[in-house]
Amino acid sequence: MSTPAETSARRRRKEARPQELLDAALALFVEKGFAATRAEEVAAHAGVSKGTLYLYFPSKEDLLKAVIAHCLSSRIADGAARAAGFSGSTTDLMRDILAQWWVAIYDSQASAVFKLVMTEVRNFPDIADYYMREVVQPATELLGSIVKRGIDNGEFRHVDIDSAVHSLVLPLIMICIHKHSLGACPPACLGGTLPVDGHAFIRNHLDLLLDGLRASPAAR
Amino acid sequence: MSTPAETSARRRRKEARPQELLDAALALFVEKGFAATRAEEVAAHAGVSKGTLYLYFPSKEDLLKAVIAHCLSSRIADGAARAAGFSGSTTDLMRDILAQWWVAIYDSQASAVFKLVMTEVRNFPDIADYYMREVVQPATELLGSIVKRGIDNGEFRHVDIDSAVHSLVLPLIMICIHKHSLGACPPACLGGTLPVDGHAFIRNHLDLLLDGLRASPAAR
Amino acid sequence: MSTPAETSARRRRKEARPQELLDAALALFVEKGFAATRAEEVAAHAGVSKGTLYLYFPSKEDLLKAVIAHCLSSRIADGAARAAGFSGSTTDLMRDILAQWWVAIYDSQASAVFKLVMTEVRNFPDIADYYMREVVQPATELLGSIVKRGIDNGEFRHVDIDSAVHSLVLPLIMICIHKHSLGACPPACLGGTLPVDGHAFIRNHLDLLLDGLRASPAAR
Amino acid sequence: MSTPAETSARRRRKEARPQELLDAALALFVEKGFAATRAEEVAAHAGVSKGTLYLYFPSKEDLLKAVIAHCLSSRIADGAARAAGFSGSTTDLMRDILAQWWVAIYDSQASAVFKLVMTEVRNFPDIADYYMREVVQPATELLGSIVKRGIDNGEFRHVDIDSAVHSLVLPLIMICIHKHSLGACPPACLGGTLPVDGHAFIRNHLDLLLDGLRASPAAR
DNA sequence: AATGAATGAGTCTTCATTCAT
DNA sequence: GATGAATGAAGACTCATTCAT
Repeated sequence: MSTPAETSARRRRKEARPQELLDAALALFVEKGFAATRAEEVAAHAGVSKGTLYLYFPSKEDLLKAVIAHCLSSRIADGAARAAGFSGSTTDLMRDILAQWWVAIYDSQASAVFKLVMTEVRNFPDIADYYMREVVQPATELLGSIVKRGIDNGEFRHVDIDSAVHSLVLPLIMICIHKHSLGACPPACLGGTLPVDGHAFIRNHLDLLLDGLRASPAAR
Repeated sequence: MSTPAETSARRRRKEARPQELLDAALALFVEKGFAATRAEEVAAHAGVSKGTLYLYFPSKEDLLKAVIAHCLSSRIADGAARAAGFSGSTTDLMRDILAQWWVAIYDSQASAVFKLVMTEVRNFPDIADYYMREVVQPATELLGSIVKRGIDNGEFRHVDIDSAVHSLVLPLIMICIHKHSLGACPPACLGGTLPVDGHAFIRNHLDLLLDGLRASPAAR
Repeated sequence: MSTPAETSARRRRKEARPQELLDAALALFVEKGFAATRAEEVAAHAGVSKGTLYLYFPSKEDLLKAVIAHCLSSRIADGAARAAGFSGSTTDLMRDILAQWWVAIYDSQASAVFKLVMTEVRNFPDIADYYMREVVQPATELLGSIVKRGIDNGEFRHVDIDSAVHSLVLPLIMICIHKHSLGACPPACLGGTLPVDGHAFIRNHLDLLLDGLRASPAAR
Repeated sequence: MSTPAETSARRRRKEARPQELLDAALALFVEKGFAATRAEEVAAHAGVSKGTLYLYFPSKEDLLKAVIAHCLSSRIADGAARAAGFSGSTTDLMRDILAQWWVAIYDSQASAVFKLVMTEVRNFPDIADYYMREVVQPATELLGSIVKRGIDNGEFRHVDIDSAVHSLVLPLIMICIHKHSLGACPPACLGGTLPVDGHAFIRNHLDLLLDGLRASPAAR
């Protein structure tokens, strides 16, 4: 009963739509905030009309949740897999995992979700649950286990594991958030200050932190 | 209609109003976001009527700017003064300055402004300018100068100054933001995860970082 | 693309379409009201797609008019014919005509049109014209002429003809309307009240009314 | 804290508003149907702006329910009271009760509710419950008890009580509904037909029906 | 012929802001 | 000064209708 000729451009359009809308929504929600973004703007950004948006997402709020869920389909499992099969020093492992994560995140749209989550969790509590389960917990466990490996095999000092994980990770998250808030303001507003180069920073940051973690004062 | 006796309590009330409104506004803007907060809610939170809010602030947007400006009346000058007269080791100075800053910020409402600024800068660019000038630049300069002092006097390694400052400060800012986003969600949403104790963290964080900065491999 | 064999089933399908759509439309318009019924619902109810509906009816409003026109293709002519050739008592004639009319209407979909007309005339005045011409006038004339015959031949008292017709007919119409409003609500809503049995009622009603009309107090 | 001077015109306005809005809503809902009436029209009809309507009723649906509830604050108790203290013949009692009810209803706005209820019950089932409890049941009981009194004291024949009540009442309800549907169409649409005079009708109707009920074939 | 994706005019509803009291 | 009733612009969402396939 369904025309087989419908296979062409029309269908391809239809299948691409949700993604195009999610992309537009992410960009705008991160730029202006969820409440301050008009549904019609999202639609226009994706090149469709208001009505079409509602063909794919039942409400603006559902669109928000879809945006977040879509971006968070965990990249962390990859890291865990890498870690499991890693045979070098723990310092190298940590550097590898974080650098890897960074290149996957920082330059992509994914860096935006952190701001979005920070901004909107309190209005939409199911986001909190989802984010904790899909991101915070796996990430904390993965990095914590690496720190622990370092301590156990004598590479790292006996530091508090959770604090060390935070010292390692929070600046990276913060830089992602920054990129989409102050960092995205027109330079004119910023009084000609440092644009914060994420790639340069992460190298220095890891050097500093892994040095702080190192156990033996000898080899330097 | 105006009593001459309106001197005491009533006047005190009147003079306290702007502050009460600012407090209410900060709390609500941080909780729900600027766009999602109704002017009437702010008024109700401060115990006055909608109309009264507009007696003190010409518009909701002006209220936002006043909230931010008020919270940012720089505490950083204090730090600079302390630093200028400090005679101990640079490690101690850094620890002193950051710990001091932390106690002034973390437990107070001031911790909320960071989230508010992150969230709203892109909609209100004059906030960016103000924040850069009043907060980012002075803080960066102060901390940068301390790191430089450490490098110059041989206490610290030859690290990149800006990166070191970021590694030191960004986790602290991030924890402030977290406190008002995920950290403020009802525990039920969080799946029983770590509530992040800011005071414990800062100690561990400074230990780790200052250790990473230390120049001589000897004394430990 | 068109098979020569599309003769039988498919064609029958195609020819039945308008009727299926009219049936679906009647049911839904009566249930929810014209304005509150979505064109797509009507189509779905008839087992076709939105677009197909518009192949047969140029607009939702035209569909409404078609529904009403279709249901009103006067059954009253039948009654007039019966009446013309009737040779028994006027009481029996009246009972015959109304009972006949009742069995044709009450259990069929036709009972629904009355509600539909009542509900929508004021929004679509051409319906009024049509309904008056096709239903009200013929029916009034037919029944009025029967009452007159009864009066003229001494069977009935000298009552006001129009009033008598109304006393006879309005309860029947009202019961049809009721069947599609309160009478169609889930029993839970109705607090366990009488479901109003139309067939029992019409018998009692005619007994009562024809008794009231009867002229001679004698024969009972 | 509330200005006592607010007692004047302003307050009187505020207290009258709900009633003005209910009146406007009744008129429009009955004329065009609930779904086809725009909230703004109701407001305009009551001489206020869209926003003001929502100051008094939380939604259009609540407005509908308020309209119906307000019109149905039962006038039937009055009838029951009259009936209780009545000492004349049952025929006179019935005539008295129905005529009384008729003058209270037919010329007033109250006649409109019947159409509104008929039209909207199926979309808003709580209306059904309310209407059955507040109107149908009390009225049926009152009139049923009068018919029973007539049968018991030998004035009326042994008719089916419920059917008799329906024969008596349904034409009256139907005329109310008619008044607000076909009866309200511009005469041009009606092809110059009888405008149905309610007051003339009820007299004839009661004569006819009470005659049909009368027991003794003697006195006439 | 039939479909259903796309459109955008039209509605309900909210909320910043004003102003008479 | 303080209030809160009133406003109306703005935004979420629906649905009749069109048209490419």
